[in-house]
Amino acid sequence: MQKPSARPSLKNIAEEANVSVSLVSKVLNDRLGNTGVTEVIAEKIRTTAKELGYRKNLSAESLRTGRHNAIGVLIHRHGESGSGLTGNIVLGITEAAREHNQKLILNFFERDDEFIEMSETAHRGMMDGLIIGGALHPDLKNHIFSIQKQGLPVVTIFDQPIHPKIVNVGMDQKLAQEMATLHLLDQGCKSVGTLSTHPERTRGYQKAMKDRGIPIHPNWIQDTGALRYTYQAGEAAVKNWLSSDTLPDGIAAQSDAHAMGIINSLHAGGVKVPEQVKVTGFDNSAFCEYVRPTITSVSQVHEQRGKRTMEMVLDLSKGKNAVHEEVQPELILRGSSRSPKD
Amino acid sequence: MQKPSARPSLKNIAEEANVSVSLVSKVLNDRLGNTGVTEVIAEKIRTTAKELGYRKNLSAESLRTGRHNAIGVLIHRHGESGSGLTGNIVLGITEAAREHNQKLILNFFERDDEFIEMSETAHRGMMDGLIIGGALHPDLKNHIFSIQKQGLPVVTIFDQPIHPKIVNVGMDQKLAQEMATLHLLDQGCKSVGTLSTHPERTRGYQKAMKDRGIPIHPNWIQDTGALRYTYQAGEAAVKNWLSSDTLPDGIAAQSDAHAMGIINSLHAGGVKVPEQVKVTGFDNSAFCEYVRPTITSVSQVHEQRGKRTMEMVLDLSKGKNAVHEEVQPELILRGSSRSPKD
DNA sequence: CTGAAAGCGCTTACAG
DNA sequence: CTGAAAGCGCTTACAG
Repeated sequence: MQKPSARPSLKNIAEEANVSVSLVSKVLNDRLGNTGVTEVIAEKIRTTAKELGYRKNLSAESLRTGRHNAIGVLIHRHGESGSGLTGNIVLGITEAAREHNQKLILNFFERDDEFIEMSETAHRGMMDGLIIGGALHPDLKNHIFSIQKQGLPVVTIFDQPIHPKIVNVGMDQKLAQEMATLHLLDQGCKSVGTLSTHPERTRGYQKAMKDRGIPIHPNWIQDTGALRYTYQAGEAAVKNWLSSDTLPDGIAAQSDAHAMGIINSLHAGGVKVPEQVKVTGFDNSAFCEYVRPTITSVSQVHEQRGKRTMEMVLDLSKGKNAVHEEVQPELILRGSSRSPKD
Repeated sequence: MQKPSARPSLKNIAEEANVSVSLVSKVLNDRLGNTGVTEVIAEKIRTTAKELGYRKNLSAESLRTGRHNAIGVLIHRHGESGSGLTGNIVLGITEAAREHNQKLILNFFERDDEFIEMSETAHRGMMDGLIIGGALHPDLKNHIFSIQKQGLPVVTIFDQPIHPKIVNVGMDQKLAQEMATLHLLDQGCKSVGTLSTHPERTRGYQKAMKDRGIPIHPNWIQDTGALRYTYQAGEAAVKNWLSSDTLPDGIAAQSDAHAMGIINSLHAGGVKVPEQVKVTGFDNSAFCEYVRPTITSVSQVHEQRGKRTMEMVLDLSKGKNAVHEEVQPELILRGSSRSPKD
């Protein structure tokens, strides 16, 4: 169907505007060096380009410049349970990719060996840079480092940089949990508990409590053990709290599933949320918005992180510099932590 | 960092193997026409290619062949509320893209005008085909059709084809709801209700009931009105059922938020799920797996649809044929519809 | 059965 | 200030 000839090239513009191909290229790319062009001619070139509906052939540009205008994205999804990490990171990456005219080579993996296999062939010449994120298993560090050593710019999206020389867009987990805890205290809670699963988050909780001068009753911190971030961990914690008569009046959970397990268990036990106990979740999952009460939750701003990561890997691929960054978590306020004054 | 010279080209292989560049190209691409090559030589070429770590320069191939090895993806996310549509479709598309060595040009949109703007420039020469999915607004049909008319292969992911000539990978919504309803009846329910939001789904419910010879009490179908697919629609329906004393013993909801609103409201009213009332959701959202009871739900098999769509658009871009397809929904069985016998 | 040559559309030294 | 020419790496008629 599509006639190849339908697409105008630099040559067509050059003929139409009575100039050379070189000049058209320079004008259209704003690459005139320290000399200038007659504004009249430049304008004429731009106009005819527009008239002809010119769009640069990216393959030709790639071939000539050695750039591919494509960025690889490697996300290890292992253990992701609907936190929306994948979707939201991709959203941000996509936005930046569109702005910068980049194609994407997306790859999601569940198993370490798939990840390793991909990471070893990924750099072989069809992308200008690589974004790596998701679950981080210790084994993967070496692989990631070796890719970068072979000359492909790499930016990671982990909580912490895995290596000083591999640029990372991180998120301060401790600060995130601190924010949630402080919010509960601000809402009038006198005794705040947490479900201990993520060490940094637990530290953030402890810091907030300490800063406000509230001694932590040992029962307030419920270790989730093997239940980790699950709904059942929330149920178990509530059960322990109720049976030991040490139920806090605020709970800064470490996942949204925690929060949901907590809320449902409390309701089942006749305790009202947020009236008697206020709860915050973690991850700002989609369902936080449509359960009742809606769940206040920490957003890891994955979309924003994805966007920054893409921008940084593009900088690196152009020889510019990029340094570690950290994005600020956001607390999304909803019903589960509402106080009468709100 | 990366030395361009580090990457071997056909020329390098040709020199190494003492043959011409043309021959290397033909052998490596299995394009020998009806003539053959000495197997010895072919083998030698393949071996040296491997030794040198040769990988084809895709930009050069693109420039020469006119193919871009890139597929555009345009997803209209309007109204998506965590059904996981975006994420799962992307997962499937990604998988197929990897298998077929395609780059992706991803675009997500929330507003019609963004969608239209993109769809009008999308086809201008950096992709070989376009996948369009997500929310379908009537205005968009013309735009989609005009893209295809301009010569870019298009495959859509909507419930129904929007035009006989635009290949679609559909999903039978009626069948999906029929499956859920039949399942509830099979689990021993005598009176099944639904929340009417999606006309086809409601028809599927009606068909199942009719086929089993169960007359539908008018109250069993609760119109959700403006509440649509929300949690609150589920709450409202339960309220109506309880107050009118017509609560069915099975509810085939039309969204997972419905199901969650229903389950929480029933529990609040002292009705046990699944012991007294069994419930199914729709969309197989991530949270179905980690609330208690877990929620039986219809999967729209988005991942599979995404994969098929990519395969079909690639076929079209190669001049092959492709026809409308429909994928089969799957019912994912979980706790909310469990019967004692399970 | 194998090879020489043209050309896809672009950018970039280089020359004038 | 502007242009002619080379060349990125590949594929494909065409010739032998």
